[in-house]
Amino acid sequence: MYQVKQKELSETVYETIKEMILKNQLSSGEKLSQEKLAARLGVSRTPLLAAFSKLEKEMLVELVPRRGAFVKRLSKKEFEDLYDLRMRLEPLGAYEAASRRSDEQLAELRQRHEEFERQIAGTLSESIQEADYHFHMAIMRMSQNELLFRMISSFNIIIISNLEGLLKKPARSLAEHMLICEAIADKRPEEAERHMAEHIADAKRNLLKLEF
Amino acid sequence: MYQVKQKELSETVYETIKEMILKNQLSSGEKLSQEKLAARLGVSRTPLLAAFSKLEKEMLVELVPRRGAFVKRLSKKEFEDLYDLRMRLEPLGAYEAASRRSDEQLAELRQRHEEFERQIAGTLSESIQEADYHFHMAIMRMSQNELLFRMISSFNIIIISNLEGLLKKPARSLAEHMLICEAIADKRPEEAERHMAEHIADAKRNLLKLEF
DNA sequence: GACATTAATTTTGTATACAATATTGTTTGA
DNA sequence: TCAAACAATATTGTATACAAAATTAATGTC
Repeated sequence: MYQVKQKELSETVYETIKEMILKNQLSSGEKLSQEKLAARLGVSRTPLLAAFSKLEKEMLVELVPRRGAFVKRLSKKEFEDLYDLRMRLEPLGAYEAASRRSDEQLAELRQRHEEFERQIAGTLSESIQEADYHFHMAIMRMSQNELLFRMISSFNIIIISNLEGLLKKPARSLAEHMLICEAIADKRPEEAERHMAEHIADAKRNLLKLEF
Repeated sequence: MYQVKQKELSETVYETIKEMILKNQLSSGEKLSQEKLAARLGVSRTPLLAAFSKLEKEMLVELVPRRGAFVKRLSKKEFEDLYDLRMRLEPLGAYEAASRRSDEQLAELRQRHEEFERQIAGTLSESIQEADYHFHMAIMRMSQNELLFRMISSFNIIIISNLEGLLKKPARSLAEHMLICEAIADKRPEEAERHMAEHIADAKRNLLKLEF
């Protein structure tokens, strides 16, 4: 029997604040007053505490004792460092995905790939980014390395990477995704790893051209 | 003026529980009753909540809604996955350390190295592991990739890696540390990266021989 | 005696209360 | 006018209270 686990209020609060930060509805450095936020979300201050604690671990807020919680956003250097991490972590994920994937997982990945293709036909950057997110996360899940998956989820690595908008032409991304996809389909780990590494390295090169 | 930040109770509680788990004073799967733990530590249940929340992010406890908090320990597969991650993350750290290190940081690393050498003269496995931890963390700090450092700290990657005891003869570790150290001293990133990768790959090979 | 059902107890999740600390505003003196 | 000192206000951190849910114990039925 499958038990649908009942969600705690604090979990909902956490997700809400996270979304507010990631969708730029809260500006960088802004103070998150417990009382005001609690009132705004219609909850007491208690569930906020757990939420703040989680968000601090994710580097989305900074908790200063006796001062409060503040919205944190990455500097350019931190962005570059983030990409250096991606360049190590995601190729591992791709490698393991190609080694350990099931057929069902491959089917899902192909669906994600097609969804990405559909989205780039449109021009809504946000939808494209979301499709890209799902494509990458599907591979990380396929790797069956739970730790890797949690690390990437927990630090919002892919979401934050995309926060500065599209770094390359979607058509190019699509072509690169295709290479990764096929290497995973054919169970060729080294190839999958290499294509993923190149995919991200290319994005980082474009990031460096950007100024912010 | 430097402001000494006053530590919160919840922070102390978090550290205490973490230590209890990592030092095997709490067995795997054991339930962490809020009331009992609170009484034992002489605090209310409130600071426990924040602590639990942090520990869950670190994968040291599992939080099941409406059921409670449970001590989590890694399975053998998770250990192997952890090593796969180390094999990606620490070489990056070593690479960046060799690129960006300051002279002060190098001096510190050499001290850590000597401390390790002193400890392996003795036989206290715990002290050796601690010295090893400090050596590796010094390199990660040297990399000046804050994200990388926080990731490795946050998931207790090195501490947990060492939890199963020494995986190789300390003298061998020392020799490998020396190679890494010198590559960083000479600012040869590729070499530092390669030596670190081999250092960890070797440990993983020994892990695979182990049964647990 | 084993199982299902219900009642009692325990434990969690959230709200609220209160003391300690930080922030803001006001007054006073140079 | 400006800065320092103090008072007033607001905010945080922790403890406690209470309702909802889960666990355990007790009871009854087959």
